[in-house]
Amino acid sequence: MLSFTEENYLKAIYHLSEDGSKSVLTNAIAEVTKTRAASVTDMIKKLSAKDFISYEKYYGVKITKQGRVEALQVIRKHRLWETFLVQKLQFNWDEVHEIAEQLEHIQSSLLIRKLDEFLGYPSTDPHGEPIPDKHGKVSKQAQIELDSLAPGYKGVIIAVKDSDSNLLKYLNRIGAKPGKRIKIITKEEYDESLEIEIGKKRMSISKSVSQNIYVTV
Amino acid sequence: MLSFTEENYLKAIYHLSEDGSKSVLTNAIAEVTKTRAASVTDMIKKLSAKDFISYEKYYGVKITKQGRVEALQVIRKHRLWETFLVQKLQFNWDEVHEIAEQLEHIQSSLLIRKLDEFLGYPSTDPHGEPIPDKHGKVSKQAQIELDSLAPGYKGVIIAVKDSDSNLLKYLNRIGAKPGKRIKIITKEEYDESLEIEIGKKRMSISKSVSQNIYVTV
DNA sequence: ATAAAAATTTAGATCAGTCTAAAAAAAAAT
DNA sequence: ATTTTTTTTTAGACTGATCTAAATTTTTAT
Repeated sequence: MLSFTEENYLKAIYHLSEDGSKSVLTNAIAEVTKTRAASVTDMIKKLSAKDFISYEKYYGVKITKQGRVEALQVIRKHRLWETFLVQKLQFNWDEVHEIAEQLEHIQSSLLIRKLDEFLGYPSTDPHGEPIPDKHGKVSKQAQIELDSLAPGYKGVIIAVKDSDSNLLKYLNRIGAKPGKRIKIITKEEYDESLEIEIGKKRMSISKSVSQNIYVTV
Repeated sequence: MLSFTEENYLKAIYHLSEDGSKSVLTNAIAEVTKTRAASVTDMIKKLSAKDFISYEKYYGVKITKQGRVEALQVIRKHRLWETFLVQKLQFNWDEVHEIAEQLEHIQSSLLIRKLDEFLGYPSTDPHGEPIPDKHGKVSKQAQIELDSLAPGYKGVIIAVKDSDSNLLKYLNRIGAKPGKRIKIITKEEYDESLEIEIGKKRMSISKSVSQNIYVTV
């Protein structure tokens, strides 16, 4: 059984590794877990002793198969709870992240099975992110970061990153929700900001925003 | 903001004090929190420094007004979550206690408001216990412990204690649920066990069971 | 009323998770 | 190819929550 804290580190490592493939550096983990590098080193030792990650001193960590399964269970719980909060309790999609960060650590596999059933086995959360199944399988659509597309492209928003509640409030205000059609009009060279169209509205968004929007073309 | 652990101690003290009135001894707290007396003494100092309890060395603690309000918020959350688990997720009433012990510590007053609304503002939990309102007000029916009644009495079960999941499984099996009619046939002198009738079924229950059943007459 | 028993508190240790500061190693720059 | 900078690790300390063992206080029994 992993502790609350171990689960958080493992989840952070999983996300930073881009779904378990790439290896992750100590400082990067420290940044997203809001701790210091020294603390990360300690936790790395613990998680690698338990075989959730493999670790080469000074060269970062890689998540193991076991670690990936464990991380995906936490992510599954997070996304199911977010779905519950939005669909059943009428939360806005930009209000649920912090609460789901707590709920994701509740221990009961029966609870998650029943919650999944209650929600009608959703395949994505309110931000469009896929919900891993109970075995840790993720059915992922090809999702492209908006900032990597050139002017002229049209697509549909399929997901947004849910890490920052302020970003979500902003996306909500400009109408950038999963399912919406989006078109790139122009791209500024010097700061890579985009002029886009969502519905009938024209607007300009910075690169730090467009990086967090995923589309299909 | 209280920690998970502080909330648990405060809840334990509240319950042991029988709704905040009586004063509570160190060993009793140690027993229900499954810790040692020395640990309890430490926590008592912490909680009394924060003014949730008042403390006289060697003579136990009393909960303050502030402490009672805080404890009742945790109890409110516990009972709302139990109601959710049974009514919405189809859990049996004897399976929900441990999960609610975790859920009761989730921090978000908006969540609890919305959960309450979602459940239709229930007044009691699945075990018949009253759910305190957001101000900590408990609307309590006169509830009498079954073991204090004499043979011949008839009544209706209005609640059972939800602390022990094995007890609940047993009560479930013999049909002792809130709402059921119950009659005391005879009482054994030497062990205070009762012969009772629930529905059309006759059975004998020990004092340790009858203490946990509340009825109205 | 005093001795024995029980309960409570204190003292000191441990564990998990965190930190800062110093040391060591790797990467980047000259 | 050195030197400088950056990153990572180690060493040692702190906090919150826990423990055991010893000391203290209260309660109970004789």
